[in-house]
Parts: sequence; structure tokens; C-alpha cells
Amino acid sequence: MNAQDRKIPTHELTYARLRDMVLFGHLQPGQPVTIQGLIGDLDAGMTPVREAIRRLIAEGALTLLGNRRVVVPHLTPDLLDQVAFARLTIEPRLAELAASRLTPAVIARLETLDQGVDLAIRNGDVPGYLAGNHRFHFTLYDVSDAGVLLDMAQSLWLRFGPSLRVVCARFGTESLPDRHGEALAAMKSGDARGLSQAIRNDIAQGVDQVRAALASGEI
Amino acid sequence: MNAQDRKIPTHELTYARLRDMVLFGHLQPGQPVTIQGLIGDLDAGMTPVREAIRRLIAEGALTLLGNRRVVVPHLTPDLLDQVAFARLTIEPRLAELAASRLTPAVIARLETLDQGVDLAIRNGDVPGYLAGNHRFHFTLYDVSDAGVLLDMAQSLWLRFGPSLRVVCARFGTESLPDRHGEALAAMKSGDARGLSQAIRNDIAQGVDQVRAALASGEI
DNA sequence: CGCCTGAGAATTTGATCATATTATCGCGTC
DNA sequence: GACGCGATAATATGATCAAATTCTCAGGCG
Repeated sequence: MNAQDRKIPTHELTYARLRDMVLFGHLQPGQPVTIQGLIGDLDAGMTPVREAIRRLIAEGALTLLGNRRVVVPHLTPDLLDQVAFARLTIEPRLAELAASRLTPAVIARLETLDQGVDLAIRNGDVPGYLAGNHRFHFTLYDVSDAGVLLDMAQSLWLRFGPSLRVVCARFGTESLPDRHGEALAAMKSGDARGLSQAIRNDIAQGVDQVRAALASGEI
Repeated sequence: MNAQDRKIPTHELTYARLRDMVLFGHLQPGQPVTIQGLIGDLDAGMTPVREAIRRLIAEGALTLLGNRRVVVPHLTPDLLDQVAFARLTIEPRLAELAASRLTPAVIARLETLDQGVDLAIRNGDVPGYLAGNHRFHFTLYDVSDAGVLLDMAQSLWLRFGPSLRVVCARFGTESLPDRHGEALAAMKSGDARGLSQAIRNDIAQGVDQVRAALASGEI
């Protein structure tokens, strides 16, 4: 336990925890994020918490209001369009770059992850779905070894996460996209273009889900 | 003077100054960035400097080495490809979105800025060119009112900036792209598609410039 | 008579700094 | 060439100051 605590600095740990809270919907859009509150919740000092918050602001996960107050941002239709456009160009590209580097071991791992996602959907396990879906996508993207695009994708997911959570909580998991099957099939046949297209479809479906919810004023 | 100092917090000022140092090449790729050095150079306390550095790391402008040392990252051909791909999708889109919102006043302002860029090129004024070129692009992009894409573009320029500076210093400004004329013409005729294409050409030319320098091992 | 409004105090929260602690690097020695 | 020692720089804490919000209470209006 000490071995890990020594290597990973506190601000890194704090960042990771706070990021996951945003990403997996433990914080709702509009909810204020205070330094002092986080000091208590995350059991960290002031400096690590401040740095974690600043970092997440830079990544778009949090918004700094003019009054130097920090909140989880609401996703408006306008912002969603921008996120959708960016995700639909960046992530298929990541998948395409990953395609030529995929090993059978990674594909097997992705298949296992996808089974976990399916299970979560059937069980109505929203946190499990969100975490599993994220891991599926980023396990794939990681293979691309494209740090710049990876950072951009992470940032986009951070903007997308809280609202997706709200949609899930509202409509359940049964209506959620799972186009991962197509993606896995393309991986096995070494079809980079097909994989890219499958990822594109998956994203488009998720975006449409959120867009519909937004349009109907559900969030 | 106090009126401004009151409104803008120190960490914000420090961030802006450090960002400009990266963006306009006052820091060279590979150069280490230390907190203590910046405390002296920027005349700020430790906390604001720390936050500025963390923020720029999150934006990709600086890289945190494993040894908790911070440097201005080198642009490798591989990274350049990623930056180029992202810039070539994000920025033309920003231009396209801006097109329908352009007012004659903004176009006039952009024309003035472009003349400044031309002048800087003729005079071999590298810092002037870099600053002017940046202002031209982001004055246009700002009109789009697309915060998400704007943030992404800023981040991409931060990754691109230091290397562009090195190329300029090496080859002078005479070989620099100035496709702004095409862009301005498209703006005046209200041709969103044409504007988007002009921006795309401008970016492609700049990227090719850096790519060539990279390939010949000049940086 | 009750309610709304606004000024001011109190509390909460953020910003900055000074300081202690800890890890890393460079140098000298074995 | 490896190991330990000193210097240096980063991490993390707590204290202090400043700003903003909220709460309260008094006064005026309906």
C-alpha cells in the first residue's frame, strides 16, 4: 500500500478521483464544486484539490464562473453539437490508428469488457455501464499510441459524461447503444475502415440519445 | 492600474504570460520549466505559478516528465501528424461557424490584422508574425461562439507554437504562409465554404513547413 | 398587519503566501 | 562504475487575507 502511495503523488490521485466523479456522474450538471467541500470528501489537502480542480477546468470538465465559483457545466444543445462534431472526427480516427496495432490479446480483452457492458445494461447497472463503456473505448484508443488525440478524446468524454449519466438515470440502460459487436467483428477481420465506422455509429447513437433528452427538456 | 489588478487574479495573469511565452516561442522545445525560475521571471508567488504550469500541462503546452520535471515538449513527426489532423478538422469548422456571424466591422478588423502580418513578414519580424497570425485566426474563431472547439484549437496551437517559432528562426519569415487574402475574399462574399477551405489551405501550408523542417532534422 | 426590499454583518469560500517535508540530481569518493 | 552525501527543487500543509454570498433585521409600502 505504501509502495503505491509513494509513487503516485497526492494531487494525481486527487485528480483521478475527482475526474471519475465527473466522468461517471457522481456530480450532476450545475452542481457547485467547492475546494473546502472536496478537502473533506476526498480527504486531501488544499493544494492538491486546487490543482485537480484547475486541471479539470482546463480540460473542460468543470467551469469557472465569473464569481470564482466552480460548477459542473450544463450541456446545451449548442455545446452538444460541438462535442458531437469533435468526437465524430477524433474517435473514429483513434480507432483507425489503433486497428493496425491490435493484437489478439487486446481484442480478447475488449471482448471481455464488452460482455461486462452487456451485463450492466441487462442489469440496469448505470455506473457499471458508464465505467465499462469508458474502459472499452479507451482500451481501444490507447492502442493507437496517439497521445494528442487521446487527450482530446478524454476531454470530450469529460464534457459528455455528466449529461449521459442523467439520461441513463432517467431512461434506464435498456435504450443504450451497444454497437461494440460491430466494432469487435471489424477488429477480428482486420478491417480498419469498418472499425472506424462502427465507432462512429456507436458515438452517433449515444449523441442522439442525449440530444433527444436535451430537446425534450429532460435535462 | 489597480482597477485591472483587482479584477484579474494573479494566477490568471501568470497563466496568460506563461502561455504566451510558449505560444510565441520565448521558450524553446526541450527547455526545462522550473517553478522557482518562473517565480523570479514572472514575479509571482509559488501557488499561482504552480497552477499556471498545471493548467498548461493539461492543455498540452507543457509536459510533465516522470521525474516531476516540466519541459516544453518536442514535436515529433508522429505528434505533428496528430496535431495536423485535428487542426485541419477543428479550425475550418470554426471558420465555417464564424462565417454566418461575421460583421463588416470584424472583417475590417481582420483586414487590419492581416496587413500587420504582411508587414511583419516583409520585415522579418518573427515575434510580430507569430502574434499577428495568432490574433488573426482567433479573432475569426472567436466569432463562432463555439467554446468547446475554441478550447481545442487553443490547445493545438500551444502544441504547435514552439516548433513553428524554431522554423521561423531558422528559415526566416519570407517562406511563411499567408493565405489570409483568400480567407478575407471569402468573408466579403459571404462564402462560408470558401472561407473554411481557405483556412484549411493556410493550416496545411504551415503544417507542411514544419513537417519539412522536422523531416530534414532541422529541429 | 403582513410582506417585500435593501443595507449591513456574519459566514463561507477562494487566493496567496510562508514553511516544512520529501524526493531527485549532481558530485565526489571508494 | 557504484554508492552515498549534499544541494536543489517539487510537494503538501496550514495560516492569513480578501471577496462573495447569505442571513438578518429594520424600514417602508401595499
